[in-house]
Amino acid sequence: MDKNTVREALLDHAQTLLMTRGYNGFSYRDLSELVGVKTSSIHYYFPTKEDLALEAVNAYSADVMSSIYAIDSSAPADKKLDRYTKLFARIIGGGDQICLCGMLAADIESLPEKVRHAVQSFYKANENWLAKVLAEGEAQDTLDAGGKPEAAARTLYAAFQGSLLACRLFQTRTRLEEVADAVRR
Amino acid sequence: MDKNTVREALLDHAQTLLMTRGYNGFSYRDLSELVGVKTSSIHYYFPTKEDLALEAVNAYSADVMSSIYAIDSSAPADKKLDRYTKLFARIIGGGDQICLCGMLAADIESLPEKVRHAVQSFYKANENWLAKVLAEGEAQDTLDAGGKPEAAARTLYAAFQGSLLACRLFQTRTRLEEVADAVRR
DNA sequence: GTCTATAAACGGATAGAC
DNA sequence: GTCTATCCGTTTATAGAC
Repeated sequence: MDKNTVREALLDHAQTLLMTRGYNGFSYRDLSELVGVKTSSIHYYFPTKEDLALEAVNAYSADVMSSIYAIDSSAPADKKLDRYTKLFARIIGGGDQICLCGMLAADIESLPEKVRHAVQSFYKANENWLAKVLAEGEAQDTLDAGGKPEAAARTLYAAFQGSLLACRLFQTRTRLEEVADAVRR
Repeated sequence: MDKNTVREALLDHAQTLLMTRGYNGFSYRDLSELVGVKTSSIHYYFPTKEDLALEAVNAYSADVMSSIYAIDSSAPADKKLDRYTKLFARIIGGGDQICLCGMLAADIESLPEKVRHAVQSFYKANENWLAKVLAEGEAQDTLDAGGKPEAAARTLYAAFQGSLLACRLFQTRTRLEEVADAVRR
């Protein structure tokens, strides 16, 4: 089989496992059974589990951020927030997943500095994007940041991450929409 | 040594380990070294790791909820929220901890139904308390729930939980205060 | 590249002496 | 109650054949 296909399958399933069970909650064996290769083959592509985690978070980050940047920049701010909320809803998947970076933020004490920095970058990128949308929404009188857009964006992003945890815990999706409603004017 | 002292020391350090590393991120060996007993002694008090997790979350929940219910009920709503925020700040400890129930919400796919229910109860209790404070704050014109207090309370609590994750990730405490500021009028 | 085989440490858990 | 000793499956990781 093509080298890149196996590598991408590993990276893809690793992301799912991280989003479902967390860094300490899955093993190379779990991943090997999902992909259909032996654990030694995983080590060929990703020498250590930390390497795998770092590449997984980078792939996830690139994927999610490209979806966010694909949101029509000429749309009204409240519509952009709608689209953003739908992206978050997709993360939940079958109902057993949370954001990979939210999960790694919980597991951060088990992870090397490189992964922490990658997760921090993802947080910053989301918060910066939200800050712009909030500022725009205030100008258009459709969103209510209620203070400095940067601080409001950090709180809003925390609420999105926290709501993913709660959505999975209570097996519902409504809590995610309530977050977006909270800043709607 | 007195039986209850060892049992309580185990329960206490188990809570710290859960808040720092998560359910899959610590072992009986880690706990035994912290408390100064052998792992077999831990099994004497807590036959399985799931038993330990369940008792730890119940002890944590009773402890935190008693602190919340100790908040002066005759104080103005915005002062109650201040006190509540300070309780959350204490959870961070030395800077490497998050809420035990927020952590177990992340680890929920590794845990039995009993633990899920205990975590759900903790969430509900916090959300109910916050809903009352928000309703009161709206009447006193000091807080801005911006809609139904119940929905606003769920979003606010998600923001608190999410902000703990972010506070630890970025090694700061300011993000927690920003959450309370977001609902202040 | 992928496999088999294996190392070496760690995981939760138990039996039985004291 | 706490210990030593041990079981046995799992974990990450490596060596080397194909």
